[in-house]
Amino acid sequence: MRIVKAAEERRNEILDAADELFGQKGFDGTSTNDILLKVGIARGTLYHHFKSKEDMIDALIERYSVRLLGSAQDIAANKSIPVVERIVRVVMALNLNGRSSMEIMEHIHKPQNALMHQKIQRVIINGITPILTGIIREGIEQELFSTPFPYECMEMIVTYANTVFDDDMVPMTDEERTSRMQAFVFNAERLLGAESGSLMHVMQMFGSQQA
Amino acid sequence: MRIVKAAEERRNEILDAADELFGQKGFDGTSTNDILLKVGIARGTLYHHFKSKEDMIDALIERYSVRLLGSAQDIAANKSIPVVERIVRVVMALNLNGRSSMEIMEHIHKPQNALMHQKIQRVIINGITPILTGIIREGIEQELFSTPFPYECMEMIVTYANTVFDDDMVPMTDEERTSRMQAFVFNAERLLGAESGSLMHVMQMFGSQQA
DNA sequence: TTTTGACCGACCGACTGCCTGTCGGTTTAA
DNA sequence: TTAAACCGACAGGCAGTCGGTCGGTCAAAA
Repeated sequence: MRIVKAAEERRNEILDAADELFGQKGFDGTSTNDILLKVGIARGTLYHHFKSKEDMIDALIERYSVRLLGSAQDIAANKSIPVVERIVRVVMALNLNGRSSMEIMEHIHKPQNALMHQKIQRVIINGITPILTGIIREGIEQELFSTPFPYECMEMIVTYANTVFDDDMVPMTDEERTSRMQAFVFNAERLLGAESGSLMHVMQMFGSQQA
Repeated sequence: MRIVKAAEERRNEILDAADELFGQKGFDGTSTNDILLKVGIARGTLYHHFKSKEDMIDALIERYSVRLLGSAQDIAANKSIPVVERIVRVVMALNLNGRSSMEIMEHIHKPQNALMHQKIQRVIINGITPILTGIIREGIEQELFSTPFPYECMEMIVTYANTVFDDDMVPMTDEERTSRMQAFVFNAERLLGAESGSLMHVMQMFGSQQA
């Protein structure tokens, strides 16, 4: 008995299954067979909807980034929230976004997922930096910050945080992590030309989020 | 006619072949068959010397890192060179090191090489940062720099430079690249607490190296 | 209004070719 | 003689292909 569905519905079913399986077993560790069995379709159907396995990964990342950047953008646009607090909220939105993105992130750091990880990193660096830079510019107008290079400045901060705190790039004990947080806030203040201690709220965010 | 060689010699032959092929066709794009044909050995021989394909990548990276960090370390230890110039030289040593590492780097940014790339990134960040931090500490003693967090500071600089300038993480035109260099130097000065303009030499290095 | 049939795209699954890793056996040098 | 370097057939699994099937839709005919 053949079940016919609208292309987009089927596509999403496949992406949902792939999402879960990639998270559990990694990209390389998940075979197209695993996916089509989970969805309950035939090989040909899968390749009717996706050009290749990598095409699926790209579609998946597109879904993530829309959710991720969308919610970040919403918060960034809310000018009623003070600048520093808004930055904190934007960053938080990245890490505990949709229901599943927590789980995704937990598994994305496995070595098998290097390709996927790289692609997500690209989305984050190039997607979040402009959003945060907008807020920074407000902060500059309010004389909270002072830098001739707000974009490059944020790019550096985002890149570093994303590499060192979110990846397994640098192996750290809990203590090392804490001291790195302190250094990070200190360095961010210097980069942004902010008054010393004015970003300490950020510290609390990282602390609570980690639990 | 069977040719028997010392294990280490054979191992290096295999690594040399893998090195070249990975560079040309990427890690995933290179089959073990390609490698053993190039070396002129049988499948069993290859797996006699290496546990798996990933084992080969790890051995390859080990070779790189010994060369890379070794030469960097040598330069860093040479206290007769002024601090700022020594930093420049260490960084240069990374990019135009052995004969082949130029070629390696050219090909390492292909999407197929994500895993290898990630592993190299890890080696660089965790290997170069302590070396450069040593020099920075000298600079602090000489009151060229001033920061309570020299290690984390350099980690940030190294991570950013390696991600944005060496990867294809951020697509850039030549002009964007130049402006990012200026911003980078400016930001590095702020992070290190250096006098404004004191790191401008670094700029020249990046400029000449790019040609 | 109802029926017919052409059409399109969702769907199927056997098949191809390639790939990694294994294993029992063979050769060589010490 | 013995250890280790070497061999190549083989197993199992994988991504992607392809010719063909089936079901929903829509317009024209009854």
